[in-house]
Amino acid sequence: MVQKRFSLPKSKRLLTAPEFDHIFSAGRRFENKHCRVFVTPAVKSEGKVAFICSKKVGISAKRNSLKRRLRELFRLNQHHISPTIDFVLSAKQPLLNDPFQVVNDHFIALLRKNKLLTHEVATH
RNA sequence: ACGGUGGGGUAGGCAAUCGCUAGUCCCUUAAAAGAUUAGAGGAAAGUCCGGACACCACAGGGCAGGAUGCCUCCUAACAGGAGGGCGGGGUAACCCGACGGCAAGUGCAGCAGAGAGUAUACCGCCAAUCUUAACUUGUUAAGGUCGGUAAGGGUGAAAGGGUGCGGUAAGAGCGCACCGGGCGUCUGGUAACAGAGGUCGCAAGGUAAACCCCCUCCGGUGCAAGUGCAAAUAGGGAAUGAGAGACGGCCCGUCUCAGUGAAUUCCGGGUAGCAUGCUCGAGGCAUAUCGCGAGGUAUGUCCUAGUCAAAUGAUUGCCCACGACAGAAUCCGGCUUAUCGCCCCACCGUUUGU
RNA sequence: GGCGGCAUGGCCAAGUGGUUAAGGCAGAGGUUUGCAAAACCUUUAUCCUCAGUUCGACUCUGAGUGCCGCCU
Repeated sequence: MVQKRFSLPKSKRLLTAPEFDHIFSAGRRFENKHCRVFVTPAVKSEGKVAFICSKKVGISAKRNSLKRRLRELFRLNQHHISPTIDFVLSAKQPLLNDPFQVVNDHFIALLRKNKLLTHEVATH
């Protein structure tokens, strides 16, 4: 088995305001209990990703924690996802306390439904 | 042993895998990759005070506005801290206190109550006097008039010192003793203040977290401050001084703009963005020394986060006390608020034993 | 991150420390009417929370909670 890398450095992150404006206005949108996803075909060859959180969820420490969990979720699944798509993942309240395995299964199911997986992944 | 008081410390640990940010090394044109080191708190929080720092304003002084408020000291400074005084609470260890002035002036006090501020006479008590009645024939009782009174009752949150004795028609600091209070003197203390003896019959009560007065202090804005580089777009200035653009494969040609300045170059300002400010500091630790203490001084030693759609995480296993409040954003000194627990030291009370 | 403001019935709100906290809209009940509308009457308050000052606090002071705005 080939050892895959799970690195997610800042160069793969979506950071500037115009990119956010583009994906919010032109992108497709779907959601589940844990997060809301915006997608659009990548402007450049390589896809980028961003993690955001509404102020309604809570104070800054709570929001940062949610974004960390989202990033971990994306990082561990990044090889199953189409590489030429820009993502914005918006975190929701239940993500904070649910076990990681459950969140992961929900996320995979959501991607499968929207045909964003490169190949089939087994879920629990 | 149980209950309590004060102070200090700690804030799950270990291992594995996959990651994130920064520094250094290696390699390289440069990156990437690799190696290695470091990586949230006691409150990082609230932004309640005080500073540093930066920019703006500013001769000096005053007014206005704001803040502090027993005294002395510590400190860069403070509304913080230390020690002391006074008052209050607790059996005690100990804890709490916005604790200057109402005798500078102005204001406020609903309802109740006679009276709420140069105090007051409703009930009551008492003298004088008038009328009536009784008989004990100069006293008693009832009522009226005009005075005295602040003892008693009643109102209120609050009624112009308290207790006792004398005194009086009844009373009253009216007089006296003790307590409390004012004033000045002496003694102790740096001072707040305490003590002693003297003197004044007591002097317009409460409220300043009412306006205000007094004492001391304060210029404003906050790192999103400020500084540098700088795409784009619109407009400005300077120099040169006649062409520029569209149609078209090209020339001619036609149209549009142009000496009321085209076009080019430069300058200045400057948005997005980038960099800087940015972490070595009133710094930590150890020892010595001065001080009751907060702290000061000297010597040695250490370098310990620096992000910006915002780094410290995720998963798994084992152990136990079963993990609370909570996440740096310019930096320090405090205060306040939140917090599952655990450990250490000193002291107090009760009970029992020696 | 920094700076500033607000909180009074279901809604909009007034309120000098002092009687039972004004007023409007809405709701409920009643009067009136042949039935309605309009009108009139009645009804509804932990003054965001906890302390303190005061005889007495919506009001003054401190601490906390929630909401809103500005600086980019």
